[in-house]
Amino acid sequence: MSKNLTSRSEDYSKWYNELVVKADLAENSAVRGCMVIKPYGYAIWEKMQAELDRMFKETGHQNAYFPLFVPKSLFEAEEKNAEGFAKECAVVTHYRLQNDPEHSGKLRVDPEAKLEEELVVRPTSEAIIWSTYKNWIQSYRDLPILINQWANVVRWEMRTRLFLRTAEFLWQEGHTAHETKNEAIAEAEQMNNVYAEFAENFMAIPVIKGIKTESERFAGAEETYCIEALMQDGKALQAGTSHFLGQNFAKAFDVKFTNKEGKLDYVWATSWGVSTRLMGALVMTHSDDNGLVLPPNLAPIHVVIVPIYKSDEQHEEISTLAHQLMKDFRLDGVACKYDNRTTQRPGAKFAQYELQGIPLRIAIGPKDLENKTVELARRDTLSKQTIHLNDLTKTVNDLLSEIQKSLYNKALDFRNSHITEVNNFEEFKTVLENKTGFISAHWDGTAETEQKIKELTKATIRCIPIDGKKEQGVCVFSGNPSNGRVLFAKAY
RNA sequence: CGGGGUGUAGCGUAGCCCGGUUAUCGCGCCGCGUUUGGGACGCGGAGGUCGCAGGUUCGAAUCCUGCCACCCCGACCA
Repeated sequence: MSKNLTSRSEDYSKWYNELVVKADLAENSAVRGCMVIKPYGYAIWEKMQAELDRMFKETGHQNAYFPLFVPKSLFEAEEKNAEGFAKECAVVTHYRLQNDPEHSGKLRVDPEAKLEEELVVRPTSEAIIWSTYKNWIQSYRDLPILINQWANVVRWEMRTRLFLRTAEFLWQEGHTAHETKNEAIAEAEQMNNVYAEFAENFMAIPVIKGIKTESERFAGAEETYCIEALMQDGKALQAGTSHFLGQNFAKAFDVKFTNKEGKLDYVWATSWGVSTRLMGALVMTHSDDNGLVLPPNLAPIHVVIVPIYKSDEQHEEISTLAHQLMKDFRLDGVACKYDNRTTQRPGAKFAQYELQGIPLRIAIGPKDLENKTVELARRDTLSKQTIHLNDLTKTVNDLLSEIQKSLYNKALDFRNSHITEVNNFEEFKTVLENKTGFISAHWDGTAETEQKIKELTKATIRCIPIDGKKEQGVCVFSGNPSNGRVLFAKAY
């Protein structure tokens, strides 16, 4: 992939234009930090939703929906959470517009329609959900509550970045309530594993499972689990998080239950989420200079058929064959499209589907009709082969699995070759600047050291890997003792 | 909010420093025809408050002032 893809937003556009456009709905509109997701982009999001939803349900969760607006008094209840998000909240203060007496044809906010209490547009839903759970929970028999919500949230970021940090984004947020600490921790870990499995098996993005340091932790959490991915430009991207919230929210919202011993206790909580940011991860992990490359598991269309003809008779004959092939593919669950437009020539169609990242392309021309073959092209390797019609459906099925695996392995090789162990700070800086990627280094466990390294290098601790080996050493910065390596990187 | 940069057709741009016909070019768009195994070609055509508002001038895309928007870098963040 071209480095440009991730270095300058102008260069994103070539790829992203197929998926989204930046919102420019009105002059002077703060909606600029948002994105319009186009149908093709949304189709990919829907595939992701469907798979995640299936995984959530398999782990016992149900979907529900909670309000967009959070009364300020509720929002401020959990102090750390409120503090963490306070700087980026959109706030509703009025509920009515009226004709502007001074500018005919214009509207103004009706000063009489001021809300008694401001409403915060949710940047995350812990507050509103926990104030609801309070009424749902009295006994250990009411637990656990395992709920997920598909929603939009708003975070008024100082600077937005298409996909990775938009003012409004779509996500899912799970919010669970448990009887015991261990059960809640197990839930948080389980969901982090679900995310990892989804990223790797479905999106073909290898991730490192880890926990966040205290300073990178979610506001209001006791522990934040995460999956970290590496983009092709060597920068890390947090792809999903799962939080063990302890009893912080239960205490803030007074959610108590009678336990099996008949004693009152606060419930234990988790929350976890992934967002449309994952689509950014997808683009930045697999795309090349010809455009998107979609893993088959995520592609809205697996195979596109492009006819090549000189006469109407040929065109008709190819169309008949194409329709037959589509029937065959559909029986195998292969999503296909026949591009029968007469307004575009084949070359233009080839380029378009490469830009869209459709995994396989079939071209059928007069020579193929004669030989009972088709030309089959792979998006990921850009290689082409001629296949006899008899072997086609099998070859397509095999190739789709092969492409899924191959994309993952390619990303995995890249990621693994960009984890560098370093043992002194000079090496740390050199690797960070030249080789980029993750740096595996000893850290003394203090926030001060973490902060200093961040100031000096812009690298942050992405996570303490869960399966990292215990190893005695000395901190790469302070020289103080350390009992394990952590992963540093520059991150989005 | 600080530091830098940019605003000219749907997109990308030339022109600006040094004011002067009808604002340049490419892509895209529309029509007709020929084409179709990797982004077709020919001919014809449509499309512009030169970011906005003021000022200087006989004359402003060009000079001056103010404002607005966007982009990049930083703080903040999924």
